[in-house]
Amino acid sequence: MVESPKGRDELVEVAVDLFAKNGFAGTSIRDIAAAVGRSVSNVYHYFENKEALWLAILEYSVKALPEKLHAALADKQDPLERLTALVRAHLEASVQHHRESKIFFIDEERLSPMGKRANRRVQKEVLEIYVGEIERLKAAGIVRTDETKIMAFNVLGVVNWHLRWFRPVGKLKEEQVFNEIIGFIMRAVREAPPGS
Amino acid sequence: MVESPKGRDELVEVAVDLFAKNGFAGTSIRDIAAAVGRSVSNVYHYFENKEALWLAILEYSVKALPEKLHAALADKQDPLERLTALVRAHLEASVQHHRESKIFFIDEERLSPMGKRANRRVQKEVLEIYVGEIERLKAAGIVRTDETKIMAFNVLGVVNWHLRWFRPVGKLKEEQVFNEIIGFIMRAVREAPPGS
DNA sequence: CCAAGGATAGAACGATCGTTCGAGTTCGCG
DNA sequence: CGCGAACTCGAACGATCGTTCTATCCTTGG
Repeated sequence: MVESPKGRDELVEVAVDLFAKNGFAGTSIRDIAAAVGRSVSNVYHYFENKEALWLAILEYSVKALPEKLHAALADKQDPLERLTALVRAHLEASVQHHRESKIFFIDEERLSPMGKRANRRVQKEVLEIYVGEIERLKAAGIVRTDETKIMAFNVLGVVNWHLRWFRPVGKLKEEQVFNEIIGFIMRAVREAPPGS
Repeated sequence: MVESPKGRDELVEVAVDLFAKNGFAGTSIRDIAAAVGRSVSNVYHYFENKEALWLAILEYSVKALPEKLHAALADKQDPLERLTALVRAHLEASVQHHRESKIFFIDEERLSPMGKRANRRVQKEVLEIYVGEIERLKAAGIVRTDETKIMAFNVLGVVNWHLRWFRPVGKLKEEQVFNEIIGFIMRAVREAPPGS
């Protein structure tokens, strides 16, 4: 179904794989060139340097995440429904672009200031979407904490952590896993019932 | 308060810093040697190779985590109290050994099979502690899910994710942050109240 | 059919990597 | 004091790193 890409795109495609597997410092230009069966200089024909390739990946796939999340919210009104849809869209995007998502949340201190900034910008954007939704829930009286940002971090922790353990090939059906995660989050955001 | 360590210990101490900041592939033996103001060969006097140094760090600090968690559980009976104590101990240990904890959950595929195994073993041990507690809660009728492992992953996600954003120097008091996180988790593990 | 420019390759650069070696220095203990 | 062990160092090895250069090939428009 995926038509095999050529030229520049094929490089990005393969680089995503290797960066996700070995990190930025752990992946050499030669690794990437060898994986596409082309020469080292060919990589430099398309990208100014190693970091430009990293940024191209961010451009290519990861930056689409905030848009997907916004799209999932577009037609929902009820705050609880909105958060559910947000988390579900986030989980689906993470599984669909598993390798890219892993890159997105790698903490690469070896990037240039520009590379770091690009990474942080995407992360911050996603965080703000979650904070916005939690504040909606608070306005609706469902969430009671004053620390909406901490709660957003906690939700993001659950969502992102599943990149570390979830494998689509496992015996559990994806849908069931998603429902467990969503249920966990939706219980957590509500204030504890008074009678307990 | 920390007496400055000598010889081998000083190397471990500094290596923890650099590995946590730059990852395994991103930290060179020369970096470490320079940071302690000694020679490269001196590092090799104490450690067979780079990975032995990594394993020494695991030995030195991270492997103590499961013991700390067990200790926090030792004198508690009530399942809810137990999970609260477990999470709190985990958070405290993570903050206290912030750099080591970051290393612990770095996904370093560049390690040898032996190094990977050591990392995974610690992670698995911690996971099993959480699964055990969640199954206690299930036996007590508080948790209702059948997927106790998924729930354990979710809890670990929240706990570990705070390494990514929490800074002890922030304006929020550590105690307050901990309480927010613990509250989040304790709400999430209970089944939703029937009337909602 | 030929010129131009994109695509590709191979060789080489200086830097840095993990690691080894041999030789000094210091230290503890008889 | 003497001697072996522990410690420390600088130099060097081969491998690999990111990057550059030059030269071909292939395609394509006039």
